[in-house]
Amino acid sequence: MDGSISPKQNETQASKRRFLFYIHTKLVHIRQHAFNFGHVFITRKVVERTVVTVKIGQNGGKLKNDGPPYDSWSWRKYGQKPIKGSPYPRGYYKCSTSKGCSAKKQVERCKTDASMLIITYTSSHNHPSPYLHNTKILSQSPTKEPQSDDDDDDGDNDDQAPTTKQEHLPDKDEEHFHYLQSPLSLPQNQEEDPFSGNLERSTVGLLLDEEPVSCCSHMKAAASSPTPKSEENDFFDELEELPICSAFTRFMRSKFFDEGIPVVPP
DNA sequence: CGCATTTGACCAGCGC
DNA sequence: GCGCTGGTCAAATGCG
Repeated sequence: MDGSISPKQNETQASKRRFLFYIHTKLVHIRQHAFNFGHVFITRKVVERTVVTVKIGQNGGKLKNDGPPYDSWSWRKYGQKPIKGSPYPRGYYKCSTSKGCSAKKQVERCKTDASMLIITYTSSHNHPSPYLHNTKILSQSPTKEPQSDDDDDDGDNDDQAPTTKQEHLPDKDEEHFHYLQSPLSLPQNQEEDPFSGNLERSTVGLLLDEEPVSCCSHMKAAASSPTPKSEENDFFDELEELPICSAFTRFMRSKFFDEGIPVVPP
């Protein structure tokens, strides 16, 4: 039975998928954030929201309950509703990592591409990421975090890396935290370990080419009304013309690439 | 047995 | 004001 996959292989694949998810999410997250900054989006009330599209790979649908891929938070499903115009229901999740946490997320499939998940994060965590917590415990660097990596895309360390904010803040400050639960919170460190192999790189290129945005064309259409339907890529190019550009850039530089996206409480 | 998920009911916001 | 839709609640059910 060649079809049978050993647990190890299975785990590896799961890890790859996870990593794939991370990279993709990260890229898309950036774009979506730009998107959200430039336009006001799909929401009834004025609440802080972060929309993330996630490609769930070939086995799109193997995920339990169509739930979102793994992220560092633990979520508890509290509802599901069919969405008009979409063949797929939307799942509603609350953060169960911390009891009093009001963070929520909505998970639905892209109606035009079932392999894409649209995850909408609302509200914010009032506690640090469990993943970071674990990482902190596990790594426990004597002096300071090996932040040097920060590697990724940004490399904006130059400024006193607010990244460490979470880790340096005393516990009693936790109540002042307003994490915008970005799935990015998980992989910051993880991306170092999982597998820095070639697969991911090629995957990144692949994903970039795939333009997850396409799946969210309806979102684009909803927000940026005058966008016909031709230039999907142009959409994000337009961002450069947005007036929020500088603020957004600063935001990106200072916070966004870090796992926690601080949000000013209303 | 405890916890998470499912699912129908209820409530609130929004458009007509 | 009414109806539609999205979001949340809570009881029932399933699973480990």
